[in-house]
Amino acid sequence: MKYSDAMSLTAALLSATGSLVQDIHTGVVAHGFDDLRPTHGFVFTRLAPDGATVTDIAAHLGFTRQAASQIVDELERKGYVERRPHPDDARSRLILLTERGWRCTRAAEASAAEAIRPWVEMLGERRLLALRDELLRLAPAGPIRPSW
Amino acid sequence: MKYSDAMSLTAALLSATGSLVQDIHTGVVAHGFDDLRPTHGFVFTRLAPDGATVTDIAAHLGFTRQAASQIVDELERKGYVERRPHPDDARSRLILLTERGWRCTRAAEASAAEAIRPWVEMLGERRLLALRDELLRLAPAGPIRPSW
DNA sequence: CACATTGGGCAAGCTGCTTGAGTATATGAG
DNA sequence: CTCATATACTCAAGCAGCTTGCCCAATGTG
Repeated sequence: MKYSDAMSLTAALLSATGSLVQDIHTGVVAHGFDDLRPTHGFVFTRLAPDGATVTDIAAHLGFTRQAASQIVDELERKGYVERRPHPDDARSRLILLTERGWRCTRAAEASAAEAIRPWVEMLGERRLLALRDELLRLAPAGPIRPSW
Repeated sequence: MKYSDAMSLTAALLSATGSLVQDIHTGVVAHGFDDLRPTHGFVFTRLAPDGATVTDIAAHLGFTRQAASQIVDELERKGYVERRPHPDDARSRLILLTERGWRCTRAAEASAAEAIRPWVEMLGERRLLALRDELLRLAPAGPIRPSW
């Protein structure tokens, strides 16, 4: 495979990902949740459905635990999440979505569905799902947040 | 298309893109260019092959012109680019890659080819190029840099 | 019961971007 | 030609968001 193919694949991934994240975020803001950034959305996806600890969130974002804790502070202050004592470990705290957090999550899902609708029209649902499955095979895990 | 499909597609894109960018960056550092971040690489791709202005770079990154100018400052100080007077417009300056900048660009291309090699093995070259083309159809243009 | 490990958070610092202001050149209307 | 406006760039200050360094409490390990 040529060098230029590798570079154009990278550019294509960056462009599609950036555009999709931006569209979802715009939709979320349009639903009235205008005090959040895409990063907060990445936290929500980790919190749903059963909650998570600060350490879990830090690993999911690729941040330090302190940074994750600060983000949880902010989300708590804005009413999207709440800290509960952890049932199994008194050191830890279980972070859960509040009702407002759930409403925002549903708004994000609706925005995502809306954002990819033109993609469905272009490629068809079948191809798009196949594309997703291929991508998942290529990069199954790892932190969501790019590190640059 | 279900809400959850849109979300899993987003997650798949984020994961694959983040992993690829990270791998390329690791390769570039391994080639000895350890004073750069992936963002600088995005600048290089815009500069090759014919150079660009600060305004071009700002649009490409999705930054302000001031931020782009600062990044060019840094790259100039580190010897990767040089500012030349613009042949057609005395207000403007044409930014060009130095020899060191070109060496780094080639190292990035080699690292990208290396990084996707397991992908080629998993999907095959044919499918991978098709995936790239589909992505390019979905999101043809726009700034490279995600805004979060 | 020591002692290392793990989960969490406070405080300070710094990087990387933005906002604000200013200069030089270009462009266009009259 | 002249003046008004727009464009290309940069300097300086501000600041958001993350890291580093430190600390405490609870858990597990022998």
